Amino acid sequence: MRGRDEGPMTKPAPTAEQDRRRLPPQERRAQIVDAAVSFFADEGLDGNTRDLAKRLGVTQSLIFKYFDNKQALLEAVYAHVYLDRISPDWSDLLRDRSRTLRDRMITFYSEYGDRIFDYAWMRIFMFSGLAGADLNRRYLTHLSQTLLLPMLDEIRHEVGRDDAVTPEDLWSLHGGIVYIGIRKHIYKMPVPADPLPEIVRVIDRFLASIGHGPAH
Amino acid sequence: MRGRDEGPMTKPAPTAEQDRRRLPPQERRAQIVDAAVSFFADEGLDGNTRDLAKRLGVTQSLIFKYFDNKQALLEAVYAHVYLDRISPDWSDLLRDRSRTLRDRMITFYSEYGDRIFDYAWMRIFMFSGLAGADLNRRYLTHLSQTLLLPMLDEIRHEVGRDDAVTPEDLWSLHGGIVYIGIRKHIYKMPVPADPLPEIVRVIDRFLASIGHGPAH
DNA sequence: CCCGCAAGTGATCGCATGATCAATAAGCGG
DNA sequence: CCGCTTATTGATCATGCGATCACTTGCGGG
Repeated sequence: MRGRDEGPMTKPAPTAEQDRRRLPPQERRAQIVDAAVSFFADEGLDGNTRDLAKRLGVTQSLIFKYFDNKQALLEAVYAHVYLDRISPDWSDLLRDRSRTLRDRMITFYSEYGDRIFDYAWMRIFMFSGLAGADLNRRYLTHLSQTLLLPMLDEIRHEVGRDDAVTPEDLWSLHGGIVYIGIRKHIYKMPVPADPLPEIVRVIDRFLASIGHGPAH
Repeated sequence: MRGRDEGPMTKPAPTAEQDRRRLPPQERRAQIVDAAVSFFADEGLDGNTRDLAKRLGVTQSLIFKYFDNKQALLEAVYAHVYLDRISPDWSDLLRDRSRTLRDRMITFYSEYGDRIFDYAWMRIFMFSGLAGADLNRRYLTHLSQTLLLPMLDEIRHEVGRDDAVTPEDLWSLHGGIVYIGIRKHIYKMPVPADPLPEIVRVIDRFLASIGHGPAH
């Protein structure tokens, strides 16, 4: 059994680079991880390796040449998906008092939204959360420590009163924004194509409610 | 193999009703569904029927005497879990202009929270959402039509301006509250034991931001 | 041009899981 | 107390899936 086209005298016809049969290991490995991210995002973490192989156009056994077992593949998927999801700049951005608080929060959540309103990310995060992966708790703890709590400090500093806002308040703000992505990618509900206007509205409502309208 | 206790002359020892071997079909069926709800909430929708049977203390084959196949069992689980999750009273409650808007919203979200901040509900809702079940979209559409849009009307009526608040704004409010349950039951993060105070704060912030403080 | 390394394949193993069915025994009516 | 109905069991089948391995073949270096 060969690829396609049984016509005589037809060369392998390398229409493009992607038809190449043999790839350098590093490249193939990356290709498998990429496909696995998209595949497990669709099918869930117990999607089977035969279907994944089918998507890749290779045999199932090849996957196990690059990963000792499925768990190792999943860990590569996690690493690929969780990597660089939180920018190291955001912590400083949020503390940069040369900019208005509103400006900082909008910039942060705008950039954060760009990174997390992503089909594969949202779904794999949710799948691994449901599976009880510790990764999620570590991610959220890190998010809280490096971003939400600094944001809390800045808000309290701006308002001048510490009792005006609590960590839970910031989780609610955060949830209101993240929920846009959940509705879109988990529940497949219609949401605005561009989430930025709603992000701005949520932040403005939040600031207005603690006495800091857009004017500030 | 018998229950426990190999001592001589010990009767079947019906310590309680629950040790009974044979149950009336209706009762056994309900028992299976109950256990399945809790089981699939823990393990995900592809938890296996042998482990479920183990929890029930019956054989795996018995489950298939009550349900033609696993899919039928899952549908019974959905029906049991989705049933009565939205009270028919809430729609009227939200429109009851003899009460303040704040009071109505707090009452609604307090009662709503009581019903959805539930381990099995949250997880099965999320599992079925990820699996692409249409049930979730129907549930959320229903929620929007019967509760969020009426709430929107009431808010607009109260504020006197229609452009002060959009449907998306209400989804963000909703998300901010629901996210408490997601953090607790999906991500297993620490959250306040009683969510009510935070619910009140979220609603008060929302109302304050559109010029309707707690005083109104 | 062709040799040899290793990327890729195909067949297969063992186990888990959904589903089936004949055999068993619990418990009720008489 | 007996016998019948049927709830429940235990054994078994078929299939799907992770994993392994001997082999084949693409392809770069000499």
